[in-house]
Amino acid sequence: MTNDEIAHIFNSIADILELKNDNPFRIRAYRKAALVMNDLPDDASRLREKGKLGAIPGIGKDLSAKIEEYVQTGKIATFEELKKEFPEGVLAILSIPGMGPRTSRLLYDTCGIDSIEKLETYARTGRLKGIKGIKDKTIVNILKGIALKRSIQGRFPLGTALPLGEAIRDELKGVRGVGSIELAGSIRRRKETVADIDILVTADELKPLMDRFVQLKDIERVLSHGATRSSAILRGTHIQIDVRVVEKDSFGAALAYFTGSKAHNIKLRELAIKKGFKLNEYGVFDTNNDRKIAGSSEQGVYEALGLQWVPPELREDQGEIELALGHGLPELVAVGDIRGDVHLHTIYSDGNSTLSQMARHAESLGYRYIAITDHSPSLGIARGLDPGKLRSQMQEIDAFNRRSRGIRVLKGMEVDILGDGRLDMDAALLDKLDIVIGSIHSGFKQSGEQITGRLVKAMSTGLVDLIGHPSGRLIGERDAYEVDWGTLFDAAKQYRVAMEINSFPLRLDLSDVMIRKARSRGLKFMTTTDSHDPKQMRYMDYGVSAARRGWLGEGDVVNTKDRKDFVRWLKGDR
DNA sequence: GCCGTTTTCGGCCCGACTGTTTTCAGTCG
Repeated sequence: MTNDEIAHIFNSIADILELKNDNPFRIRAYRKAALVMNDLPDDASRLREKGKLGAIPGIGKDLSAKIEEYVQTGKIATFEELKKEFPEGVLAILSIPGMGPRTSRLLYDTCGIDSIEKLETYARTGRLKGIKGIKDKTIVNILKGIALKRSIQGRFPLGTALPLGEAIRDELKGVRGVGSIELAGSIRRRKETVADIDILVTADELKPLMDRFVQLKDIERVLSHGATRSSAILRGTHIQIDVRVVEKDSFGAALAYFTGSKAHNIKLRELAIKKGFKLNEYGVFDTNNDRKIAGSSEQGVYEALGLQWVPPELREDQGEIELALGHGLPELVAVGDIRGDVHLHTIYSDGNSTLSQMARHAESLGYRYIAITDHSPSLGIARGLDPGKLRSQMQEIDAFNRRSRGIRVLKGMEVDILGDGRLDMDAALLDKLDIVIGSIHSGFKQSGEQITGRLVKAMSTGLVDLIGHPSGRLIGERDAYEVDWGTLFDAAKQYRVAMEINSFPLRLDLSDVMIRKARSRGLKFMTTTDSHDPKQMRYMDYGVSAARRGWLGEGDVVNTKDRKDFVRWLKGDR
């Protein structure tokens, strides 16, 4: 993706400018622009064609020219020049926790340290001693930082971090004097990957809580241990976890503050200043007399600023504050709105439970219907169903429904979209099913044109109701295949095919950003779990979170309909 | 470098923790 490359360059420019001790606001502008680029649903080259580069907030005249330059030439001259000023290794040193621009620059200037390896050697052999401001403790911390960087590479999937955070939160709940306790940060915003876990607490006594936290058996190493804030690294995953204690009457302000995002917070504070207030993690204060106006509840903080309370999933400075000012935020879909899980596997293919086990579990979760959608034959590894097995499964479903007084089971298939765009099952048989999910499971390396062609051809048959995991990505493991999303979404609109929001934590496919893009074209969605086991059905939370991050309401998600209307939709009333 | 319903110039978010200081700078979130 060009956008990622540009974001990376902008961040590198910011790094170099920091080393040069350049104007901090200029540096911030580059950092902000990098964030904006990462969240853009459209490729920069496409935006450039449409002449829309200048319209992106945070990207002004200068930076849009640099983006343009990159799209045309593959390079940004300013960056090429700046790169000459410092060896690449100095930038790598900046990425070590605890190593900022000041120290990195100092060591480069005084000792010529220009790589992490060299830094490590100097630290180990005592050659850093005697440099102004560097004593034994600093040297130990530099070595710790290097080790930490090597152990924690990158971000963690929400599906990994959320359960860990919930477990720690629940352990701390029991500590003497603990009042409110909440997960904050990007976990609360349900971002698909998170860098760390933030926990916010109110407590009558500080010491027992912090002491308990740093002694938890899951803690591998303590990074800091203060009265109101402590940080540690979790065993196994090496994910960082921060615990902060605040006063009861500041809990709401602190929760807002630590939930972020950074861009959302900055906008809130700017709004506060315009109103003659000051906003920090302790509350909203009147600048004239320092009187506290709000702080105990998050709701109160937003109200004091003249805003509607903003659901955490929307807090990315993507227009939510402007809408909250006019109390015009959309009503988001909630997990309780979902009436049926319509992408499930059984022992007929690669699932490990029977259809009645899946149905009974779905019933216990409160669903009104499910769809059994096992694989088609070409997916040999998943023991895909041939026509004969599909027919016998259909009979078993009829039998189940005759017996069942509660939940209804719909007949379906997750049919492979083959390399040439044909569907991997007889059309006549697919036509008898209630729901057909068309998915790509092979030929990931085809060109964007080919993949897009396959998907469009599959939709044009009129047999497919839903495109399964439309991008094919596995978070942190496999990139999305190349797709021309504009063409795909236009075709989906034309053939009235819905997009899946696959809740499997490693997939989350479509992603929040693409959901927003698809929604803007008027597409419909289904949130599903793709469960191969009853236990996996609880993943629906993740898909609904992605839907909320994509600004979807109940009306955008087809499987919020009751059974009759859902089936009516499937039969063509769309 | 961006941005503007008081501004096209002059602003630009705020505090905790650590380590080195002896009143503060650097880093982080």
